[in-house]
Amino acid sequence: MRELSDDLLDWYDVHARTMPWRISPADRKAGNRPDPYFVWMSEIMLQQTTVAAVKDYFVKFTRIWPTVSDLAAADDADVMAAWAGLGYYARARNLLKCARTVVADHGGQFPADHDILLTLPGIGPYTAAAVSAIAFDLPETVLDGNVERVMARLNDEHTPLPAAKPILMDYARSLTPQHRAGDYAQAVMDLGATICTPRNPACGICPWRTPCKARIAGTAQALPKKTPKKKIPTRKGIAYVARREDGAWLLETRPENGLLGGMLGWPGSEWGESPDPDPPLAADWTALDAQARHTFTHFHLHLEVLTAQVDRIVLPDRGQFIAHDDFSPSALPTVMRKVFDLAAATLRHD
DNA sequence: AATTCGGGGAC
DNA sequence: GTCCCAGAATT
Repeated sequence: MRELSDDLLDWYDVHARTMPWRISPADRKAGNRPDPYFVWMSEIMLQQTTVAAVKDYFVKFTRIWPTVSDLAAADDADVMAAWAGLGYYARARNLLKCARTVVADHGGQFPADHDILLTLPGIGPYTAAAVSAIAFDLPETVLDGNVERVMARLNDEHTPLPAAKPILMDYARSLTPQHRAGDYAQAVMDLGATICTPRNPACGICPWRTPCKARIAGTAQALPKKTPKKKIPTRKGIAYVARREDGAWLLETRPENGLLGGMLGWPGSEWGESPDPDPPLAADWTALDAQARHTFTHFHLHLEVLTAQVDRIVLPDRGQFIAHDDFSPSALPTVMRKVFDLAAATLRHD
């Protein structure tokens, strides 16, 4: 009997997109499978992140660290610097933890079993299923934002997220085939990314247009329903950019946990309603005209930028001076790079 | 069950 | 500006 999954796999055979970590359906039929390390790396990077944003980072990481053993042996600071700009920096910390666990506890080989994958740092229900299916062709069911949307529409399910998750998971599981599980998982996600899009879905060319209950009901555009999100507050802060006579910059590595954890940044005040000044050293601080503005997931930030030129003698209360030649702004998270761009113009060191 | 984690592209 | 993205960890 022909299943819905077969219609989608036929569509995927023709329309599968090319990605650096992906094995084409034709190559997969020829017996090739992707490197589980590459699959895992891509899935971690793709968490809440678009394919376009991930591509260059994936190529860079797999070039610098071609195997999980190479990554496990890397310096933490090098990995954090390479991840800078991609966001959700806990992923980079867990990436290293996971690589080291795979080397230490699993002989340098990624486990294929969903439940064992779930025990690894940074791997949750989605990523465990994705690695198990895509790397090892085991019939696990992936449920990401794409699959949630496709399942909600296919079944005209109006229960709002996140309460609908178990319901949508049941729908998705009932459709998962026993064969070509890896291709199928990627096919549903490709469908959500290219046809069954959040707005203006291309129902006319959808391989599932006939069975789709939301298309019949005319509700596709409005699904999936979501519980409304509250608007986010604005916080203020002060960033201090000090430059020494020899060109060195005063930076600090942020605490492991919390926002921008483990990343390099400028010393600063607390971020809140009316932050108190908290300079990292005594100096003649000059305020820039412009503020650095940045929006995180759950608040806006307005950063006042103070700069200072300091002499070679001074010892900072916080942070450490990094020589000009050892510092690259590309190692900064985006908000800190915005501060750098504002401050650098006034702190030229010739 | 809610909140905390980034950043950018599409609209 | 809003919404969303191949979510996980924490509270």
